[in-house]
Amino acid sequence: MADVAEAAGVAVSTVSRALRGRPGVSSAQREQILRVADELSYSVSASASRLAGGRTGAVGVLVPRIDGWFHSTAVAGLQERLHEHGLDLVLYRLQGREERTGFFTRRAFRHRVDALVVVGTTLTPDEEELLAEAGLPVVGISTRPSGRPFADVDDRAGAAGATRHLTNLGHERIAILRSTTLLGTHGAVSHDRYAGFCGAMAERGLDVPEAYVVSAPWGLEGGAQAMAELLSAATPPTAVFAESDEVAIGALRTLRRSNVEVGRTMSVIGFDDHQLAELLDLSTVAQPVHEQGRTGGDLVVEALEHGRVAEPERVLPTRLVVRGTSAGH
Amino acid sequence: MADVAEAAGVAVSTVSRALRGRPGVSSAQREQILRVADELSYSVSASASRLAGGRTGAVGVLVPRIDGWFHSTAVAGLQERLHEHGLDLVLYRLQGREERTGFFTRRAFRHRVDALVVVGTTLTPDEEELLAEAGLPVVGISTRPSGRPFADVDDRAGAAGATRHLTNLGHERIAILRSTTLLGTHGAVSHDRYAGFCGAMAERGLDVPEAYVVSAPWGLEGGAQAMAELLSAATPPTAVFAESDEVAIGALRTLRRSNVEVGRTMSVIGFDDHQLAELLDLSTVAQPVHEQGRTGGDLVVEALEHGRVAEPERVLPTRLVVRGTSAGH
DNA sequence: GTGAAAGCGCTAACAC
DNA sequence: GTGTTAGCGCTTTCAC
Repeated sequence: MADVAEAAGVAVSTVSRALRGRPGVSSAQREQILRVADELSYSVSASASRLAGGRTGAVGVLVPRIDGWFHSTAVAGLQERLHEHGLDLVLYRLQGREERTGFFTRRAFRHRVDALVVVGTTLTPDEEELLAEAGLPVVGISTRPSGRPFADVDDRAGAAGATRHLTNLGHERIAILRSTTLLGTHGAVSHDRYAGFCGAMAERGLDVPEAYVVSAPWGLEGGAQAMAELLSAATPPTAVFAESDEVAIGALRTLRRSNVEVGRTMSVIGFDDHQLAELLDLSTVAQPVHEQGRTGGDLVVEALEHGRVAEPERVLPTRLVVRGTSAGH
Repeated sequence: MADVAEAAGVAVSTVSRALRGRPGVSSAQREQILRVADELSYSVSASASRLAGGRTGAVGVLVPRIDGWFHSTAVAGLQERLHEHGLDLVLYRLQGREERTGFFTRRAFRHRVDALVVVGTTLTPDEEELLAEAGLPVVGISTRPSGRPFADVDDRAGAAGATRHLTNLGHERIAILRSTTLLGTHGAVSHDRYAGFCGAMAERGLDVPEAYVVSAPWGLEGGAQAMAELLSAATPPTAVFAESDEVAIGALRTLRRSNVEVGRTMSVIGFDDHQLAELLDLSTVAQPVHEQGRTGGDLVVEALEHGRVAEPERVLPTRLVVRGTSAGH
């Protein structure tokens, strides 16, 4: 910065003001300084800036995992927006109980990022409190940290829509495949989708016997296994709502191997509109993942620039996508 | 740090030494200091540390995209190792020509990370030179920056293996589906796999007519389209080697829709062992993606800790996975 | 509108 | 083995 100041014939403080867009610099100076800085391909040191009370220009992203369709797509959308605003993205993975507590108690992120974005995992009250102490803006993507801005979909409504689609087709014996997280519990998303399912069933006065609610670890294998369990029931269902497409795809595999005709003997609907859903002709509830990421980016940028967010609760629409795996009964 | 020093009754320099594991502190002191720091849940300011000539404790990761199976899986493996060594991961996306040049000329990463990892994209000589000027350690994952350590597979050998598998099954008319990147060119991986294919064909004295070499944009759609082109050839091939599984899966879709019996009329083999390959019973060449990420992490850690890497060229093995889509002719 | 100067929290000499 | 101290490159009062 000293170099730029010298080249522009001004003091470093003026350069700092110009580069940060602060008032107190004549527009002629400002323009010239920006030009010089560009010629010297100069960029401020994030460390020094942060140390002196400024910004790091980076946002921390908390994900339970980065491989996997949902999280990587959301992060891609987020990254897009952050990049547009010159913000770097620091990736923090929160996997397993210890990694999480370590992260929140150590709070090493305080000195590294200006804000945090939580993607697709529910924070415990303890975790939320520790974050609050750090005093950073926090934004949720596909999760709703209490009192914080978020970008999400209405899982409950989406699940209800999927269920109504099945009941409208004449199905009455409908099962639900629920998923557990790495910690062996049901996440908030699982609860919401389950609630939506139950609500829509109740609307029609349809019963949900215990045997029709199957939980298995999230993923293809879990879905395959859960479906096998359903097929061995005394009276198998005629339709299945899977909490997510990956689970639904696992279920489809079991059905195919069992020679059950999908779309005739058994209807299946998922949730997400995973890239594969189209390929496998799977009916599903589409949610805009990339856009949730982008919207989350908007929220952070707004929080960082204005200190507050005008419209902090962004609920994006889901969309029923009817394909070949769901049909009349 | 001053707080810790006071609480431990020592000078800040001693605390600094203890925390960074440097010599010059009695082990009793060191232990006590670490305990105190832990009690105060203290963590060093990365910014201040960096500014004073230390490390940022972060590694920059350059990916052309983060959604998509390969890159997110490799990043997950890398992240795992970095985390084990207390290193943060800063994600830089390099998409499109301008974004790339901007990144390399601006060099904002200099003040933010201690090293860079390039994942799955080939650097131009210009880019490599700009990186060299920055003076940071650079490591490649699934790419081989000149003169830098890397973790990769032998694409050529893998492709040759896949091709030999087909020729061993009796196929003689074998086509290859090549992919272009977002920039419309063939990447290094594409060239290597093509070379491996040609080599294996030449070994058997088999001809590769021009019509049997089809290029299309990378991805499912590209594969579908390329396969359609092949099917409309005067004499269609009896087997196809697709440069990647995603392309192969696109090809499978076209074959299914055209009622071509896969594994009988037409054999297909891919490359990668994508999660879906198993589901779709696709023969392929498996490459250890997660492990390439982890190995890349090892390389960075070694470069950062010892200044140099003992064994800088890590070529991990590929493995032929024969499934239902490839069969005798 | 602009410049000078005091730190921000650390590391790395350098003394002891 | 330990303490003292001079910066690292910025931002931000505070004078002018």
